[in-house]
Amino acid sequence: MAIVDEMVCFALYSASRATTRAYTELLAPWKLTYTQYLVLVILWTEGTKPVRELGEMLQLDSGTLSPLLRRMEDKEFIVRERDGQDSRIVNVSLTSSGNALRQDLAHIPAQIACGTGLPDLKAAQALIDSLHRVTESMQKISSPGT
Amino acid sequence: MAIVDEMVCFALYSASRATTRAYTELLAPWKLTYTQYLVLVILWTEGTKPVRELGEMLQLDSGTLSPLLRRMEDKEFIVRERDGQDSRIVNVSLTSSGNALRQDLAHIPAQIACGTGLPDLKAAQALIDSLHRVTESMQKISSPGT
DNA sequence: TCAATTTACGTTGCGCACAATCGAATTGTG
DNA sequence: CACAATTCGATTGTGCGCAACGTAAATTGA
Repeated sequence: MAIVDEMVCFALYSASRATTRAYTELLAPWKLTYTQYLVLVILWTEGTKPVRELGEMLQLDSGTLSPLLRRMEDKEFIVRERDGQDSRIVNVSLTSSGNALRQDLAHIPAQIACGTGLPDLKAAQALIDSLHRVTESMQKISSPGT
Repeated sequence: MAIVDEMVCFALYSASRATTRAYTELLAPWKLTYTQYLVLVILWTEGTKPVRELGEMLQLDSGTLSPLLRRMEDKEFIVRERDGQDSRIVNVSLTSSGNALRQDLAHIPAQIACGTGLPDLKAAQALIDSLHRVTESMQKISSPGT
């Protein structure tokens, strides 16, 4: 047992990377990344969204999202259009290919749920709740001014 | 509550990034990154280590470690030396500046422990154990052949 | 002994993640 | 209305994280 294995931060870091790697493999046939998958999940559920709202939900800024969305647009899974009312806003929508992915990728949640090794939904929810508390608490100590 | 907030993977991803951001702020005065800090923790505890062992402990390959260690060497916190017995191996050691950081950064673990918002060591250990199980389980489903 | 394989590390290329900065559009205020 | 402040998104630059590939050294084994 190495010293880093006794640290909460390293446990988080390892688990997060292991999970991302699992998604990366499952998504490889579509050449999608984990973060791109998260964008698809939001758009499947909520429909067209402005970039700003995607950023709020995923806690990502335009420095990450702009090139990521450009790549998704290049693959023709989404389209970006300036808003008619407020042309600062860019609305992101699914194309028909992007919508079709919803069925193609429907097997993934179960694969990941199984991959976590968590015994049941109750255990999964307990972990999620615990992680949400850590996230919230951590966000308070970094840049407390914002 | 957005759809992504119901996913274990996103809870992990968020908590990990929030924690990394907290470290980044604490480490900013020394221009160290979170991953560089992890290398220091290992070297403080275990002394000189070959690159391969650092990689095993942190689950990072040479594609990540080589440039990271080069930057740490540029800042004169570590030195890299080819092994005398087996010249494929590169041994990583702390410089006196690197050793001095141990005292300078001694306040960080308590700051982070506090920042997690976890009530006590027992809760922290329970979370670590839970995350280790997830990591191990996830590693099994990705590249099961290796 | 020496050719084939394995090991250790480095490099390249790509995609985030994030800070900093910019330009354009909108909003708020006098 | 004019103009300052704010909002939104894109761009630039740095540092991981990781796959793929390359090189040199060590080990294996016929």
